[in-house]
Amino acid sequence: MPRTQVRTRKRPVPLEAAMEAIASPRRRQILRLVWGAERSAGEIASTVRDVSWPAVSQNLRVLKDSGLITERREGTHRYYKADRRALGPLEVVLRQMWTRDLDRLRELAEDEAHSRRARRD
Amino acid sequence: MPRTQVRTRKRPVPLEAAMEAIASPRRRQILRLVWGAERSAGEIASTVRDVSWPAVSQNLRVLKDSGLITERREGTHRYYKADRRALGPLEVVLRQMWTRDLDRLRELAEDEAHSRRARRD
DNA sequence: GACTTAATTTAGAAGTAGCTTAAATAACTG
DNA sequence: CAGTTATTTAAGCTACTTCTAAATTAAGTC
Repeated sequence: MPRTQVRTRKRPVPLEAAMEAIASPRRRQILRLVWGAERSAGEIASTVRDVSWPAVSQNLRVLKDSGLITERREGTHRYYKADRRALGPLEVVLRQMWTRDLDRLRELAEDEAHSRRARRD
Repeated sequence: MPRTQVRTRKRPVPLEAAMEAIASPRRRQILRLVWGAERSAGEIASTVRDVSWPAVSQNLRVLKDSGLITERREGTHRYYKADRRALGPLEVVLRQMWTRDLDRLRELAEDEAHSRRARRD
């Protein structure tokens, strides 16, 4: 009995595919939504809002194919959540991007406060 | 004297731009070439070989714009080299991709050896 | 089965990335 | 300056990505 697939030792998600998947801002946005908790396709789509449902669905598929999220079906719903293990060293990258976003927001808020105070003085 | 640019504290290269830059296999290939040592555009282009010089030049520009490589001009030559600091957490990702490539090559070589031996037996 | 809700798939439009060839720039050399 | 070498810019092509609207599937409800 010929082994067609030698050495099928559950390789980690190809980093390549993962990179391509999260190179898209939209997919990063979606990934963030399913980062902490499982969410249904509908929840995700209505959260994103500046894009149609099918667009979200398509992006979910790319994420799923790249192994970055998992899908669980329950009745007519499908629930997605991030599979952090699959991200490998990319998890750090994402985290850094996101906390950096937060920093920028906080900065903006501070600047706002400053200039408001300045105007008042 | 109005400070137009508040808070210009030499921010690290936007991770976003870096991500996009290295999402391209061709650019990863080029980046690898200028990883350890500075190389001229010509050296790089003639190493890559399955693509035209202008194509290489264009990719070098993207890498440069994203801050991942630096350019040094000397006479009619331009020398490029990777700026590893700029990669931030993406350095780990690249290293992992590359060592994984090597692993795959080694595996192939081993398999070759095995089947060669098998045929002989 | 007919209807509703949840989500996906399909088909097609618009924009973009990466390439090629040809032309242009830039620095040197006689 | 005319000529050579190193490299980039410009123009145009093709293929891919991402989106939308419409059609489809799938599961549950009356």
